[in-house]
Amino acid sequence: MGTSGPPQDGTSEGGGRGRRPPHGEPVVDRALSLLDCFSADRPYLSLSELSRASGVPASSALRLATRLAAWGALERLPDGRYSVGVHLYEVGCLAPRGRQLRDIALPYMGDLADATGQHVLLAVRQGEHALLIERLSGEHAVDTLYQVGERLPLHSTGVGRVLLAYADEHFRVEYLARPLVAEPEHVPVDVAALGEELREIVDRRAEVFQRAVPRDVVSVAVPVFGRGEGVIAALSVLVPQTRPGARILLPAIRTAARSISRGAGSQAAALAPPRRRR
Amino acid sequence: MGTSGPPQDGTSEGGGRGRRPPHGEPVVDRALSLLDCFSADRPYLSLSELSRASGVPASSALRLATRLAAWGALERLPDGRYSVGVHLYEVGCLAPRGRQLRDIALPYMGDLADATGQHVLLAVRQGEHALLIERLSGEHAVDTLYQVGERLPLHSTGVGRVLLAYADEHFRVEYLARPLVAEPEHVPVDVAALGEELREIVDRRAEVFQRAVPRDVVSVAVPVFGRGEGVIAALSVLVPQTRPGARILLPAIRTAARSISRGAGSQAAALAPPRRRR
DNA sequence: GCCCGCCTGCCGCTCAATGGAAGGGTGACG
DNA sequence: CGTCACCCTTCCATTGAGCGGCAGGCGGGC
Repeated sequence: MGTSGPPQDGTSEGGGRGRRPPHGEPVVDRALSLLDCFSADRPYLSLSELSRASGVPASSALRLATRLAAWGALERLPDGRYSVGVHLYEVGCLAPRGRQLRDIALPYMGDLADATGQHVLLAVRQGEHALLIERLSGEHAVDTLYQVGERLPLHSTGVGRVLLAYADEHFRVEYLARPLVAEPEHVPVDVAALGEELREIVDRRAEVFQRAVPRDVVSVAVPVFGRGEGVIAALSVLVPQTRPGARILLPAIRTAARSISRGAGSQAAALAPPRRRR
Repeated sequence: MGTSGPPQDGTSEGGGRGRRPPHGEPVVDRALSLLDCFSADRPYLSLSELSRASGVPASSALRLATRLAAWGALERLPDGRYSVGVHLYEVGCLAPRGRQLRDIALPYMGDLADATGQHVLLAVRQGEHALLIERLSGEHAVDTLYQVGERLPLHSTGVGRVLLAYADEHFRVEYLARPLVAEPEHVPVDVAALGEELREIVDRRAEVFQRAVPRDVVSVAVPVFGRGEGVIAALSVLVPQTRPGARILLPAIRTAARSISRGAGSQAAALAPPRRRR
C-alpha cells in the first residue's frame, strides 16, 4: 500500500542535495551487504534489485558495486546484471574451515559414498547455522536435499545437532533459550528433550536423526575432532528410511571421521589453532 | 597559523594528530586489499603482517579487519591471527563460474579420472590467468602440481593455452604483445610460434601440451563451450610422458567437455548469459 | 505517442574514516 | 631485574571521501 512512512518526516528542509544519511553505516558494511543479496536461488541481480534488497540507494549501490566488480568480488554480465565474481571464489577457497577442510575430507568422503551408495555430508558451524561444506552422492542416493554452501538449522538436522552438542556451553544455552521451530515441518521443538538428546550425542559420540519431511530419511552423523580439543566439523551419511539398520554404518562413518581428524591435525596450526589470550 | 600547507611542515601545532593521507584510496578497496594478502602458503596472518603486506597502517588495518571479521570475511583465531572466514567461502560458492560450473562438471570429471587414472583439471579464465576451479586425481596420477583456487599462466599450461586461444581477439593481441616467460623454466616464449599454435588450437579444438619441468607430463586440453557462443572453461587430463599416446584420450575428454557444455547450457542464463548493451 | 522503470553522471554537504601518538602487554636477551 | 623490541589496542583532531536526491537518457510495453 502507501508509503510505509520512511523516516523523512520534516527533514525535507533545504535543497536536499548531498544530504548524508542520519545513521551512517560504515562503508565496508554496506559494500559487504550487497554480497549478501545473492543466494543460490538468485545468483544474478540487476542494480535496482541489488539496491532494493540491500536497502542502499541506487546511486550508492552503483558506486559500491563498481568497486566490488573492479576487485573481482562481483562480475558484470553483458546484460548489465551482476553475479558473484570468481575472484571471491578464489579467496574463499583459502578459508581454512572451508576448502582446506574439504580437501582433507574429500577422499574419505568418497570412500564412504562408494561404500554406502548414499549422500555423504560435511558441515561446520557458522554462527547459528550449520554450513554445508561438501556433499558427495553415491549411486543409490535419494533426490538432492541440500546444496553445498547452504545453511542448515542446528536443531533439526543430523550434522547440526552434532555441531550444537559440541558447541561451547555459553552458545548452546543461548541457542536453546529462544523458541525453535523444526523446518520444514514448522513444528515447535521441545527444548528440554533436545537438551537431553544433545547430552546423549556427546555420550555416544554420534547422532541418529530421523525425519519424515521432506522425505523419509535417517541421518547418521558423527563429530570430527581437530587436534585433540574441539569439534571442527560434523560428518553424516543420509540413508532412506526404507533401508533398515542405518546404525550398522556407524563404524564406517566413525572411521572416516577419525581419518579426517588425523588429516586436519597434521595440517599446520590449521583448523583448530593453539589458544592463547582471554 | 594559517599555514594550510603540506601535511608535515607545521608539525608543532596540534601535534600532527589525525592527519589524513593526501591520496586517500577508497575504503572498500583497502578493505578488499586485506583479503588479497592471504594465499595458500600463508592462510594465517597477524595484524601486523596484514598491515605490512597491504601497506595499510596498523590502526586502519585493525579497524577494517574488525569489520571484515564481523561480517565473516575474516575469522579471528584465539591466538589473535586472522584467516579467511567461512562466510566468504559461502558467498564464493555462489559464483556462477566458480562452484556452479564445478558442480555441473564434477560427475563427468569423476568419470574421466576413473577411466584414465590421471589428474583431471577444470579451469576458467580470470583476467590474465587461468584459475583452477577443480582438480580430481585418479589412482595413477603423478604428484600434485596445482592446487584448486590457484592461478596458472595462460601461455604455458594446457588449459591456459586453450582459454587464451578462444579469448576475444582484443585481449589475445594485448596479451601476446608483452614479453612472456614460460614458468617455471624461465625461458622466454616465442610469441610468433605461440600465435600460430593458438590458431591451431582453435582449428583442432584441442591442445596437446608437453612440458618437462617440473615433471615430464603431457596435458591434453579441450575447450568447454557455453550455450553455443563462447568458451567458458577448459578441461584437461594430465598424463606422465612415460605413457605413450596421450592423444588416444582425446575422444573421451571431448565427450566429457561436451557433456559439461550441455549441463551448463541447460542452466538458467547461467554461465554464458545473453548479450545486450555495448 | 506516452508512461514507467532502470541505469548513470552530477555535485554541494557533511561526518565517517584516517593514522600518528600513547598505553599496556609479552617475550627475548644480557 | 632492567632494557629493548615488537605487537595489539585505544584515543582523537582533521578533512576529503562518501553520500544520495535529482535529472537526463535509454528502452520496452501499451
